[in-house]
Amino acid sequence: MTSLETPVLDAAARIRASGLRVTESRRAVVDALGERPHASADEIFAIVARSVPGTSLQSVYNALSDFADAGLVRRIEPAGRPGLFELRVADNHHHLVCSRCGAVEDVDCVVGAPPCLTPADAHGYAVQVAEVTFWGICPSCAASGS
Amino acid sequence: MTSLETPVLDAAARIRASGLRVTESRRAVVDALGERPHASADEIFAIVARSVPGTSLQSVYNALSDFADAGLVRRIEPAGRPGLFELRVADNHHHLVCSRCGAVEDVDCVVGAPPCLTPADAHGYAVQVAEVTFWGICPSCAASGS
DNA sequence: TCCGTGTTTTGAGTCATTCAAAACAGCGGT
DNA sequence: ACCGCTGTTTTGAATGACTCAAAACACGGA
Repeated sequence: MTSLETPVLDAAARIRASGLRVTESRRAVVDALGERPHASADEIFAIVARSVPGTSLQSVYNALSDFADAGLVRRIEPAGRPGLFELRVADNHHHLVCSRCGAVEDVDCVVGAPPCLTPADAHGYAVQVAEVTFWGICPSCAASGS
Repeated sequence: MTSLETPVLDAAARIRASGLRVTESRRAVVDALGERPHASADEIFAIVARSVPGTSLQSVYNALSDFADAGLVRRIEPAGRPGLFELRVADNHHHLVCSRCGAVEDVDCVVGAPPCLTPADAHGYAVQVAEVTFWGICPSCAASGS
């Protein structure tokens, strides 16, 4: 598989590798996430609908939930926003969210392996991951509004 | 009303200090949060309804939202769960959530002042806070289910 | 090509939350 | 102590994000 420039094949391969059947809409969902690395189900549906006219929002939800179960996508949920999906699952990275416009950027984890942080007092919990969300104002919001 | 230990007075004072009118239901909301430090609007309503029979869920939402605006309570929203409210607002602390039962514990921030962490690459954002959520299995869930 | 099981479609339902207008009640002033 | 202004609560409806379920459909192994 040397074709680094055919995302369609890549998407199909990834889906199949997860033990899921390859369908037009699933391929389109993966491609949409390639295009928009942090998209909501609605946004993905809007993109998918352009190339797969007969599709439904429900299919997108189905696909995303199957993908998440299979470890093919990761779901994040910044407070007060709909859930967002991303293809970057292999590493333990964090997110930077604009508290004004909701823009999302990836932030590399300096530690790497989860949990990258451990609480001072774990209260007896078996801690698996530390989810870090940085909130701030993005450059374009800083430039426009005060 | 001679008791120095009645949380009711304390609640009233706190509400008034935030520039808000003191009402029976608002006092009851603050008291409920004293009783349950990480409660959803629904849970708070259930507690409040015991002492203030005529109240409504909407009033609880109103009160919580006014309190949050006034900085009297903090709202957190662990992914996949309804919003939770807490009275502990003065310090920058984090949360430990049981991924099985949803139990929440406070975790002291080792740094103190927000943002306690800064991203390696801030992408030009003016970062204000770093929200850290630790996910794990609480002792009682670990004891029961595998 | 055919069949079985996984996937999509369609349509309805749920939960948490918000919006809006009218009735009500703190509390500062008189 | 009362009044009235304005903030608060009530009531009822509406929204957004998401889930559930059953029937139609299609991928891909035989």
